[in-house]
Amino acid sequence: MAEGLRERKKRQTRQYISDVATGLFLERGFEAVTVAEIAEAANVSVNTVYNYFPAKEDLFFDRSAGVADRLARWVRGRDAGESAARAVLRELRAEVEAVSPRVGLFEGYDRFMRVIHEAPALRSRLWSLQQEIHDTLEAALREETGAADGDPLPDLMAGQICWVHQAVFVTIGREMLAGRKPAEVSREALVLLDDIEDLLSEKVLNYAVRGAA
Amino acid sequence: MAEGLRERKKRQTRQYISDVATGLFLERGFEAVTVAEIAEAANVSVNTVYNYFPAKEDLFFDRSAGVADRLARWVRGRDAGESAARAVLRELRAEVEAVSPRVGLFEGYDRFMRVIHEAPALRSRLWSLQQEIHDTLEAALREETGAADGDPLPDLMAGQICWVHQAVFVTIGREMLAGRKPAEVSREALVLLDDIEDLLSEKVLNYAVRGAA
DNA sequence: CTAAAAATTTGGAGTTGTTGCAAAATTTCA
DNA sequence: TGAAATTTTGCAACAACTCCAAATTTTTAG
Repeated sequence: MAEGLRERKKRQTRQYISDVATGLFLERGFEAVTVAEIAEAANVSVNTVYNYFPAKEDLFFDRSAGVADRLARWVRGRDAGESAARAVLRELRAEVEAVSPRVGLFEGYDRFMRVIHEAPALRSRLWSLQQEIHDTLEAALREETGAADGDPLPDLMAGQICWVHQAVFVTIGREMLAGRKPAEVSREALVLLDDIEDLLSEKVLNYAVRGAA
Repeated sequence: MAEGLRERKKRQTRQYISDVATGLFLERGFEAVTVAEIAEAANVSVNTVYNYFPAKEDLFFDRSAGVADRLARWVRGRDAGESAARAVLRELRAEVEAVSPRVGLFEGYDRFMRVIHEAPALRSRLWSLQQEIHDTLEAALREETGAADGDPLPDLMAGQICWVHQAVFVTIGREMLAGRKPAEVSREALVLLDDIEDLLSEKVLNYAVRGAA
């Protein structure tokens, strides 16, 4: 029990630093806030900040843990008789229809978007995240389909499915940044999802169907 | 006439600095070479380097000018009765079949790939380049099809076509990095191109067909 | 409860990319 | 040749990030 105390304190400091940082970023932009300022505002030394976060960007994206394997999880959890792509489309539609903050549909998301938009370092991180999403999805598809080692299909299919995901996210981000209301953007995204599904070939829509009856 | 002299000299210095830099990068890696070293090796001050190149990464990617609008150019130059996607597929096949250095099919490309692979800053630049390619292609598609302002299709189609391009490039890069011979990789890429075309829907393959008879 | 042990925080010095500015060197032009 | 424009350079500075050893705090053992 005595051990849990230090752990808890560490998590608290970490969280606090991250909160203070995001607050400052939202207020003044990513590049305009210096790590030294963050440290000072959090009553901590600069070195302590770097103890918890390997880089400045990690202070901003701390909340987005568990996003990297979202697509892979959705695919692994697809229904019987459902393909990988259709599972992702279904889950995406559910999130969008529910106006879920998990897909950026909440009042104030535009402030986050603005910070990202203006900071190349943060955009770079998002691309890196996309890469991770792709790789975990490809691995999942390989496992689920038992594809041979040299088979290029899991890679290509992961590419197509990630494209779906990305197209929705980019559109939501763009519209929210433009000041639209979450409910509006939700409706628009649902139409977009139909357009997107329309552009996918049967081969993609029927890949990795979970065998069952 | 007298004016051309200074211009020429500037281009020479610029080229020389870039050459020296890429040489060092290929030899020892991007991060291991410092800008100060490059300047010294090129008999120039650090400030002069920054006079010509806005950032260290630009020293490496100086050769890749004109890549950003390649897809847009291919689409604009498509044949009568040919769609945007098919034009890109045709041009890609031609480059791959010709074992063209423009698509990375040359002895020694693995050395470039290794440098990029090990330097996050350079990979980040490539993503940024992809974004540019996408945006110029989208603009071209909008112009060519005369799509309405709110039409999401040019964006989506650009996404699909860029995906084709990217999938080919990534595969070539991966295989070259693994030490394969250009001729081998060329053959493999042609098969991949067939796989890719197979995954595109008719809607994509028939978008932006150039009107003619 | 206290002292040693383990982990965390901190200060300080240093490296690198990058920018700004004014002086110096070079090129162009009258 | 000399003035004007331009390029190059040196210098100072800032910010992200790393390394290291000292100081502080927390845990644990006696």
